[in-house]
Amino acid sequence: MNIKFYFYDVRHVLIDGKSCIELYGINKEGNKLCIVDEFNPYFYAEIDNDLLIDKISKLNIKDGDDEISVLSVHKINKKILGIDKELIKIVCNKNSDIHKIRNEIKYAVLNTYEFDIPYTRRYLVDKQITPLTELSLVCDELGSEDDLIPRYKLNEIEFSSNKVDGNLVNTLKILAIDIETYYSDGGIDDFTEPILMISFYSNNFKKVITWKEIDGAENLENEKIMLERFCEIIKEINPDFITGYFSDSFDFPYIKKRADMLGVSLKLGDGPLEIKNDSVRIKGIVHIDILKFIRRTMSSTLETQTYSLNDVAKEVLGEKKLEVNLSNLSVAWDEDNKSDLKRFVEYNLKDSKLTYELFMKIFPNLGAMVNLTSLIPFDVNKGGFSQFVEWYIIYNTKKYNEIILSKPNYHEQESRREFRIQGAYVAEPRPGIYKDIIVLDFTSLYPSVITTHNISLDSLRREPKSSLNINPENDNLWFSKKEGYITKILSELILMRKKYKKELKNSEGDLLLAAKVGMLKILANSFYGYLAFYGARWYCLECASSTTAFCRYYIKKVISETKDKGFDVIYSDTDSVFLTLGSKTKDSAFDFLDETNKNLPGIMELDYEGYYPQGLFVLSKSGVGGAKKRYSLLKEDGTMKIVGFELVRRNTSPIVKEVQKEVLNLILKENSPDKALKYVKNILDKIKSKQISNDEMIITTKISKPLDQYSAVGPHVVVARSMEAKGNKIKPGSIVKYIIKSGEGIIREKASLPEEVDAGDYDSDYYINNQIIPAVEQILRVCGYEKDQILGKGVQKGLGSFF
DNA sequence: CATATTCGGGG
DNA sequence: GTGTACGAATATG
Repeated sequence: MNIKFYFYDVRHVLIDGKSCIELYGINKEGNKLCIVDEFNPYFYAEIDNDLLIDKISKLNIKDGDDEISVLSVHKINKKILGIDKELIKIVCNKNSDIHKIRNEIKYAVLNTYEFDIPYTRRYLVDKQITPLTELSLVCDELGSEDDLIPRYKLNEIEFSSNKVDGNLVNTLKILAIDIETYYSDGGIDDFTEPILMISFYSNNFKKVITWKEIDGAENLENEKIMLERFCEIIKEINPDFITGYFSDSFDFPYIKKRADMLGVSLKLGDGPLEIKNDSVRIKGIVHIDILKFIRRTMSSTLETQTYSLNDVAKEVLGEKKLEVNLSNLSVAWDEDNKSDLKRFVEYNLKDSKLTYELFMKIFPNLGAMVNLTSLIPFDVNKGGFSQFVEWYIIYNTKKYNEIILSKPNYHEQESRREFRIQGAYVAEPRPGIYKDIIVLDFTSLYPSVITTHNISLDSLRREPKSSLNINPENDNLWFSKKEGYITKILSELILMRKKYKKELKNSEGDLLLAAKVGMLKILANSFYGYLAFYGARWYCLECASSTTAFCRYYIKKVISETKDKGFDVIYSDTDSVFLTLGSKTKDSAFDFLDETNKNLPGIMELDYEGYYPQGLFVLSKSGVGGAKKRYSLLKEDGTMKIVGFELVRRNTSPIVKEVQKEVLNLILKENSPDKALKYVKNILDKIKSKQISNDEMIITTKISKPLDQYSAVGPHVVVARSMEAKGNKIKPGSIVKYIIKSGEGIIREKASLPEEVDAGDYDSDYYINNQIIPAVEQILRVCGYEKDQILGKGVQKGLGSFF
């Protein structure tokens, strides 16, 4: 029979002692299927004696009660970084045989290759198939092991598309979930308090289950029955994807822990929940922790400073969480406050809704990365950029008959870690306010440099001989004319992006194509970092250091040329220069751009980034010279671009969070840094005169290990110990609250329990200098206000009032 | 100065 | 059947 099939998960399974592949996915009608395929694992060896072929093929290794033998051995031609190699291919029964056989022959052969490729990925690379794309399969029906997912045996792949289907997301069943838990002062990290409600959100299914009578929710007898109902609902919906926000580290591990405590057997997909290194996998269902993907892969395209669901949803969807005071949930639960609980039910459902919509929004990006790397969605969600680059390269080895290089072992990685390379050139700005700023930058500087100068492991030469592609800072390093493997792959990638970009112009609404263009850019930009990544298979530190050397050379060249033309260069960072026009016109800048581009080699290109009526560069912390990577620009539309400040983290007092929020609001929304300064000064006065209540001063910190294991005693440890002395139970995950009391000594000596501090008896200086100032200093500095001014000590310079 | 610890996300 | 997070900030020593 013929099946049009879209798979989204691949697994290894042993059938009659042989490794086989399971592909999970849906057919055209959206029904979930499992396709089983036979696929023999293998690896390669290099030998200098043909007699070994016969010897290896007759190998028989005792492995406990088992005997491991080799299925077949034959000669094969491969390339290692462009150089032809005759190897033998050793085919095994089980994937786990590979390393046992390799260990057995390691010393008899010259070298071994591709013994460290995970089985399921090996299959996709060999077959050159990609998840989420259409496959046309010839199959036979197999007796289904259970009624949830019918199984078929694969006979032939008739056709495979190489494009992720954009409409697929409408056929797939996507389910978002979210839990709310009881919260006590013991914290939520040990997952021991009960789960109070669970919400589900899918396009045609919206529900909250709980174990109290609450309007708008399904009421179940107790938590245990609620968890059983949770499994039942998931079985009924039988989703293809389950998504949650931080669900790898919170929702699912929490559900698992409670299920274990209550004796519920948690069966969701086609097997038990697998929790491994901070990720949760479900057989037959793809679990995507959407936070992970957004934080890892999408962060460069987002402005948000925090990755809370609320902030991310606000930016990506323009929608916020329901406003509730979560610390009241447990109270409302205990007191059975129906109206409050109803609100929490709505809150719970809204979280799932936002998660669902975020998933739909980023699915094209996830799909694009799946398409480019051929990694399953689960791995794309988990992986970082070096993984993406590496699997992109690996997927392309087949085309060139290239050997996949081996991963460095632990010791090799350790020794690689010791090296650091010189990075980009960052100029020190002269502090001050500038008018009429033009910013020029190189388009995709790193990828352009790598391809233009043929930077690759196999083109690298280490002797002072050539006049070609010489590292501008070390003439012992140069790159040959013959295109290197890495360069070839990257050039193709850049060409592909250009092609898609063109196509995109004719099909504006193609979200997947747009995502692909975006992901290709990210991927291209990651090649440089990959070359320097200690875990990389195609690692080349000299390639990476030559790349940055070329980059420094080019940007410095632009700086000196613009200076020659009479522009004033005020700042430069990595790939961009900031010029002031002075008496020159914008057109003269464009002329410079044209002239420069005529002379740049290869695909190198300088671009016009933008015009800013005004910009401010501030003094560095040391007070000598300008601060790098910290400035603010006034855009033509009147809004401000502030670069180089970070938000404070949460283990600060409420007053700090409040002040920082208001300062940003005054600067970014009201464009009024001077109001922000006044506001901060006012708060400082209030702290000094003890007008701020103690509650606002409470610092919250989490205990992360048993108290007796602390060698360094911080304020939170001191407080935790005194809490314990009073009979409180302190364990890892416990939340400690304290106030820094006024008085003498180091901080931990002044850390006290909130109830032991009289009103106003907090250390004003500590809160001003260690809490408020660090939180707002960076932001205000970038707007031209120095610390002394905030404290009211210095002269009122008022640079910020220029904006 | 180096070293130890915590944070993020989640309730 | 991969394993690896990580990079910055803050306080103590």
